[in-house]
Amino acid sequence: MNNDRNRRRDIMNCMLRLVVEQGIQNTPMSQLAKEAGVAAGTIYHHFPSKEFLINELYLDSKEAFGKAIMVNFTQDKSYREKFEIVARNIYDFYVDHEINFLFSEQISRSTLITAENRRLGELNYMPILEFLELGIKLKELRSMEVELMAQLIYSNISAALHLHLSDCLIMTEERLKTVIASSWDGIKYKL
Amino acid sequence: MNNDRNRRRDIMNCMLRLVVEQGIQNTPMSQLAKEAGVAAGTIYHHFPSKEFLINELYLDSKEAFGKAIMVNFTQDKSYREKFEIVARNIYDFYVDHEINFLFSEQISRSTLITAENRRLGELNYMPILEFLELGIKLKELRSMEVELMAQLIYSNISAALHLHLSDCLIMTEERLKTVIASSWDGIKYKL
Amino acid sequence: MNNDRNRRRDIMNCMLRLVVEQGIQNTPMSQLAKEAGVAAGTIYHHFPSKEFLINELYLDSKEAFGKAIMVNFTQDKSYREKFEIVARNIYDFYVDHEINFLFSEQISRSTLITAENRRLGELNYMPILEFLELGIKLKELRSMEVELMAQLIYSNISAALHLHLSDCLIMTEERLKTVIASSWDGIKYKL
Amino acid sequence: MNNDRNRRRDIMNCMLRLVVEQGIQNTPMSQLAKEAGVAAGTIYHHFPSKEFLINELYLDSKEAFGKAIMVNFTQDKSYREKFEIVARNIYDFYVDHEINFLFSEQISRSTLITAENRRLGELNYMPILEFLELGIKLKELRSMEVELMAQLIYSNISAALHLHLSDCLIMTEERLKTVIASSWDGIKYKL
DNA sequence: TATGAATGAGTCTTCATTCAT
DNA sequence: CATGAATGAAGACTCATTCAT
Repeated sequence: MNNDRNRRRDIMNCMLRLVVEQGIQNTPMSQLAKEAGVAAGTIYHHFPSKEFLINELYLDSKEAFGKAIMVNFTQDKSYREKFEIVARNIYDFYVDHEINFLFSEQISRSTLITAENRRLGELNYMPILEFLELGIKLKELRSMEVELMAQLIYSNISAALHLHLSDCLIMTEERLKTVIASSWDGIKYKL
Repeated sequence: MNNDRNRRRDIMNCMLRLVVEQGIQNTPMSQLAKEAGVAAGTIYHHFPSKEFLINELYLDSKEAFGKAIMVNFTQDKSYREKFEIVARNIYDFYVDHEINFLFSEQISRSTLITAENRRLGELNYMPILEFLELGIKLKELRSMEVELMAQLIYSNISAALHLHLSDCLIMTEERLKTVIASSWDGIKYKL
Repeated sequence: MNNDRNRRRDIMNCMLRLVVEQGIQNTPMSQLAKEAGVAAGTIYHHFPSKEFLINELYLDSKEAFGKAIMVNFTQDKSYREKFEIVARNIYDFYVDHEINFLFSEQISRSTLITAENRRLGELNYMPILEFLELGIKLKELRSMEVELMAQLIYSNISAALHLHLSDCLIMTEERLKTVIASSWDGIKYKL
Repeated sequence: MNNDRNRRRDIMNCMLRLVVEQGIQNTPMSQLAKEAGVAAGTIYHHFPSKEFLINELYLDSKEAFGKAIMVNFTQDKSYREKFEIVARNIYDFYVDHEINFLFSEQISRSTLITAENRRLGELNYMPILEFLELGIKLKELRSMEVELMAQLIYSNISAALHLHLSDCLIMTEERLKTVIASSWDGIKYKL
């Protein structure tokens, strides 16, 4: 039923918001029920447990990330330009979906996500890893484990995002350019 | 009483370990009492609440970090060399104090730490910020907000630390050098 | 509708099995619905409540017992022989309908069965009670309240059945003969 | 602390009564707390779970049974007389401790009791089993598995107890004598 | 009649904190 | 100061039953 999927989505969206605002442990299912406008039991009609619900949120978030990451990716660009596109995709996606970013940060080292789901979620990173491998092969990037390299890139963008979200500093186009350039300089091939 | 301070320290050390092993929410005060070998009430003689205890742990951890960061820092080195020393200090401190690293990661975005304590904790970063400001002034580093730059550096080292702690990849001296070099290349002054 | 009675029977049979396997309290109506292949609401078209359904099962089980008890009962036998036939009928019925036996044991002291239904169910014991009364009158059996005597006989057969169902002891023909003989010796008329 | 054991006992006694009156599943821990005059958490200070509490009740009940069973057992009696003493001990114990009897009946086939505890509980039957083995060896009792024989004896006494507890029939001394005689006749050695 | 999503009171259990000793 | 039994509010989850479709 169409209504069914909507109800499920409503619950997920509401939980996502609450988890980001309050943390998983500070979000009781009773509150979720109230704010989603359903009975407590209804949640359990759609998700067998709180843990399962969080896992669904995780998979959802990774999938959305994966879809957003490689857009605007055309071959008629230099590797450096493509790198910038990917980096901006990541940044833009999370700026547009702050809630996903904050959720990801919170869930990233959580033991609540099952090993299997974590594996599934990380499949969405594949296109990036392949792009980096290609870069190394083309001698555009320095030789390094692509997982480590991906971490370095992500952590730089993440740092920018945190500053964007905090009120300390406005992330102007210029600053973003600096961060991306800094990231590129950190991994590019040196003669 | 000397015994008194020891008791306090024992409780803190035990809590630090438990929090890292299990998470804050999965560490009941009753377990802390048992593993620290004291009665539940005793903990409350030393700390008015669980939250306060966590805040003490936070301040402690930041202070230790601050103390470790600028050791081996002699003036008879180039700026680049000093940068490497600082980066290695951070890395080494957390390798030697994994528990502090994991605690920091867990607590970093937690709402349990009061705004005031967070401010106090971050004072320990001052020497680094000043070192970076100097670098910009000396045209060793590119012009950038030092808070952002510090984030970039820390996030790179953190990425290395996570790989070190995970079993995926062994953090050889070479890989660490690569990370530090990558970090330096990302922020150094370009003509 | 014929289909209707079948549906009702399917639900009852399924519930009987589940109750014996898991206990009444551990058998949710939702599980019954799933395993019987009907919707939850459908069950409530046939039975106003779980309690009512259990009561129907009880009456059913007692009726089946009553029908089985006096088969093969021909007058051209001695009283002792007829006693053995009845005892074997009880034993055989429950060996063939283990599920009924286990259900009876579980339900026997339950407060779920209404007083009225319990009375109705026990009407099925009448033929046995009459047979025992006849035995006393004929000086084949010692003088005793027939309800007490029926309990003694049943409890002996029940003991045999439990041993048969457990894996401790195989109920050979010989052991069964011993139990029936023991039961008879316990109630037969003494000079 | 003395108070401690009392509190524990109070909770156990209260639970025993409630379980017998209402059944295990119909006795919520919240009701136990209220009727025992303690907070819900207090119960869990003494027993890790409802299941554990029930297991304790079981062990307690079996132990009390075991202690009561062989009293007044002097060697200057015939085997038949000793048999009567044991049978009366069982009957008297349960008449004096109706609550234990009803609890035993309810718990006897329950899956809540752990295998280990069931084994421990049944150790209390040992003196009876040994007494029966002796009887067989002395050719006082017919040859039969002692476990089966014990079941037969117990089930007869149990039948008497149920009639005693029900309002159908008053268990006079004469009727009890009949039951015991009936039981004896059922197992005694036949030439 | 059949369906099955929705309900919400009720269940067991946890745990930060208190306080009499 | 130390103890640890006691508290009770709050949490995750269950399930008999209803009712709109």
